[in-house]
Amino acid sequence: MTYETALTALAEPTRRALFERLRRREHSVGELAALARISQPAVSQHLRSLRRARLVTHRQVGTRRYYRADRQGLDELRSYLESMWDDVLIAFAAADPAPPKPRKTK
Amino acid sequence: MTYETALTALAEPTRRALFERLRRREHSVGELAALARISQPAVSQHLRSLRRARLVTHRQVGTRRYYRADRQGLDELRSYLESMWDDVLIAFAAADPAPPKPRKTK
DNA sequence: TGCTTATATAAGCCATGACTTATGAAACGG
DNA sequence: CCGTTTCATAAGTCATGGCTTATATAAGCA
Repeated sequence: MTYETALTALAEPTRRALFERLRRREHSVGELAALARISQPAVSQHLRSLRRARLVTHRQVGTRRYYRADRQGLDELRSYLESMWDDVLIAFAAADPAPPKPRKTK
Repeated sequence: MTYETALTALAEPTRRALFERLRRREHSVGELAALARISQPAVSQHLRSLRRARLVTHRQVGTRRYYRADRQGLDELRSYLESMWDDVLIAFAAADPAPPKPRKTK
């Protein structure tokens, strides 16, 4: 059920940009806020959303919190898409041989 | 670049429900509108969004339009997530051996 | 203990987008 | 042709959510 949260989290462009920045290495909130063009609170709000989706985790060092990408949310999203993909393939295989015929208006 | 459109298209619950219904077999707009609890125009608007994201295609039979899932948009989204996944794994492998140390406040 | 730094939360504003009803456009049937 | 069916588009309403500024929390340092 987390894949829904992950989908909506990654759909937002600014939030996706944050996540893409975290996918390689961890960043503190301040670093992220400095790079993005939005305020620090806005960044924190996005991070909360990403946290809930299990797309990021953080660890605390002094007053700073270092965020990094988390596999969980990404993996749930991935497996959701896999199942969609499989169904679509099966549907194609089943439908192609015999395309449905026009029907009379009831 | 289409993966962005696909993400925002699938993020919306009603639209995702429509797509999930189409993943197995095709449906006419009327069928979809009858099953969903929203008006037919609302369904058409969602279908337009899914079309732009290459998540569905349609064929016309008389006055009806039968929609089915399309592989393109789904595949673009899938490969986007794959690349994210790969980066995250690499970052984990690189970071785990030597977790960054606390730094003094500048 | 107070001052500073770093981040989170609160409250309010405003644009986006998901819905509605009304209408237009196309194809079929009589 | 003309009415009916099916779908798309238009226009307008309203809620959601992403942003802002202001403030709370909390840790380090003198």
